[in-house]
Amino acid sequence: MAPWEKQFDVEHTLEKAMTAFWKNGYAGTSMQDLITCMGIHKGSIYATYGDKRSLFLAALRHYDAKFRKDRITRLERECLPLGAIRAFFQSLVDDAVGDKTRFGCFLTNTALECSAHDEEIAKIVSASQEDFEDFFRRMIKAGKSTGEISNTLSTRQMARALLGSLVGILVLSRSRPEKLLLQTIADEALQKLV
Amino acid sequence: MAPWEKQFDVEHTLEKAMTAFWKNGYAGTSMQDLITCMGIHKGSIYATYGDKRSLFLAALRHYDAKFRKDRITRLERECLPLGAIRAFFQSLVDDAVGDKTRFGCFLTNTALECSAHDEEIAKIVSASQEDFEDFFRRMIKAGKSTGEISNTLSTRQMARALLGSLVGILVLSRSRPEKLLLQTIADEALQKLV
DNA sequence: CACCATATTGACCAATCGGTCTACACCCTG
DNA sequence: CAGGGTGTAGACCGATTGGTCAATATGGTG
Repeated sequence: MAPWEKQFDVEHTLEKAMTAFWKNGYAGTSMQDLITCMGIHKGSIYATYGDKRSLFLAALRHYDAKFRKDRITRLERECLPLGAIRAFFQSLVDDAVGDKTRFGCFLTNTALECSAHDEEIAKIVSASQEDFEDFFRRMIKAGKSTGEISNTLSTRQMARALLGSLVGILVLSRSRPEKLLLQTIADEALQKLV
Repeated sequence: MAPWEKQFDVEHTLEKAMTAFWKNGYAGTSMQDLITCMGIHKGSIYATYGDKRSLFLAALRHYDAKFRKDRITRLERECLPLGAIRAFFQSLVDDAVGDKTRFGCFLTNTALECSAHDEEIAKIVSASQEDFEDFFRRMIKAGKSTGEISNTLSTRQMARALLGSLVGILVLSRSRPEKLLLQTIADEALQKLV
């Protein structure tokens, strides 16, 4: 292989790092862990991604783009407003219960671990939360105009309540991944819309 | 001072440790940090509390007893059912907004950091969450019998929904401590009860 | 007054932390 | 085919990690 081509796939190894950080957090993942799970040498990591924090930021941004934005975009394109919200919450519950590894949500995990003492990370996390809120607001607004969604509450109130339940489910899916619990919270959150 | 009396207050230094773990998490708090903030020497820590993880467990249990159980007990004693739930959520919002340090909730922070890979810790955390749920169920049941709380939903459903919103507020209070956001989530959660 | 049980203290430990740097293998370019 | 720029490989760095231990100080008890 030519010396100016990397012997590894930059995105593939980034995903490996993402999984490690997702599972064990920033402080809970050592460079040695990363070397092992990424399968490349220390020098290559530093040359490609910079230091540990930079790699973490890249992993977090990758997760945000691939696991959150893509999901929202697809739902918004393929479903009707209320259906999009429904499908979103249902996939949350199903993923949490099916996922025996108990990863939860990388962004939410990071919110608690790092937001208080790292502003750049906090910005990514809170931006993703605001983006979720905006997604809910768009769907609610559209749903109201078609009559799918009730007009009794303000769009903003509904969206915030949904965000609250969303985050609640994401946390509980890591500490109490019981289908009935999560499903009930999701159902009750959706109940307010109709 | 007599050699069999400690020169420090065991509970007081435990609270110092609790604050450190609460703020920075388990992995994010080093023994050196603990020595500094507790103000006693390494040997005294190990002799009194055992190793780092044991100290963490003690701190977590102390938080659980002092910040959660006591709070619930007092509310339950001093308030009417619906009022207890209302007062509880209001204090959550007020604390989060007033608390410029953005600590969030020690138990919830720990749920995300440790539950996936430490069963003993996971048990404490999930037990506290179940205890919250039980508190809600007791209050809802009592409130229904006095007519304060509506009978349209099952007690269990209501309690789970409240738990979801509770956890959501606890997380968002660390990443987005905005009064309006948290207040709306709390208000909407309570709305379902009447 | 000698002894003993305990708490304090800081030196000390191996292991690991995040990060750097040099030696080498490679193959395109001049 | 010599030179150069790149990526790989792993030795190496000082600092810090969690944790142990022996020396010392203390003051009640026999």
